[in-house]
Amino acid sequence: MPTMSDLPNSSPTPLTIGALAKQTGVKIPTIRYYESIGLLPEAPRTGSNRRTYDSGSVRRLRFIRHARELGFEVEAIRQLLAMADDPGQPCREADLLARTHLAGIESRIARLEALRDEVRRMVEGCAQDQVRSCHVIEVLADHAHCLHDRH
Amino acid sequence: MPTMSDLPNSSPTPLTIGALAKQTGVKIPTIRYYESIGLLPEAPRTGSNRRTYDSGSVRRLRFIRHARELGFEVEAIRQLLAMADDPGQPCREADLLARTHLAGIESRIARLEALRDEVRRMVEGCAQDQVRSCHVIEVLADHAHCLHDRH
DNA sequence: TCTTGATCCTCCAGTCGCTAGAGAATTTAG
DNA sequence: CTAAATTCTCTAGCGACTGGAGGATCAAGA
Repeated sequence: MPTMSDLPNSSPTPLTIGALAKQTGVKIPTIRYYESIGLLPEAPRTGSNRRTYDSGSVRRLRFIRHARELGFEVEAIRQLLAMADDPGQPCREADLLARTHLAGIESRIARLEALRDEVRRMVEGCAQDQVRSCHVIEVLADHAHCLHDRH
Repeated sequence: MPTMSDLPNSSPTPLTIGALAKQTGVKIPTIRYYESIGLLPEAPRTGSNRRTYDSGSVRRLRFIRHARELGFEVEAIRQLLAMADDPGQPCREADLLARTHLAGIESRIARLEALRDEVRRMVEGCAQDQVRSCHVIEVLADHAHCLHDRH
């Protein structure tokens, strides 16, 4: 089974923050921000005080980015990272975290769908005439026009 | 056709900010915030400097609240309010605003659904064993596990 | 070698839409 | 009359970044 150390560049040049940003799609100030809140460890510095990274940084930052894209909050990611760093532990916590998150996503979808129906109704009812007879304004002005009242 | 002035209390007591908050479901600091950013006009004050409101304020604030609940940004609401205040104008702008908003909602739903599928896959694949074999961590660590790559 | 432009550093302020607290004044209920 | 509730202003904080100022350093071409 091949590992990193089998590959040609077994001691690769450390990455600059800009290179890391390019490889992960995370902006430079955001990387520094993640370090400042402790999501990323403090990067080792060069003689001239520049941050250096390696392929481990790329993996960790991709993990963070992916989790953020999936809608996880930073606090949740902090917990997930701690679990990922400790692979011998039972994963019930990670599972629970993800399940809780899933429930949140589902309720967001439901609310957005109710919202979409309402805005759609609003738009389709518009007579394109005058504001006086415009459903958009009317619906916004009076909640009684709505199909749902739980938004 | 009955109007306001036909009703018994034709000169109703002005509302306090607390009463307005209760009638609209908008919190007091939020009402003051809306005034500070110009969504609500500056409320007339009593001799002791307290804000006073009337039924028009209730309508306007409900309009704002409803639009916020529908996901409109404050800037959009500002435009919608300006249009609602000018009912003789053609409503193409309001319509366009709402249509743009609808498109935004629809794309948010689509992205959330992709996300939901992915988190669901993550959760369902979890062997409840160890982090080492946990799909939750695995999927987060490697985007290649994902069905979609456009989230 | 010099110079130019790209990249990096730190620190601070701003974004959005609120939300909460301090501390003072006033109103209302018992 | 007193005590509790409400209101006022002002300020700061939330989450998750994002951007700019002002300065240091690096890499590449003439």
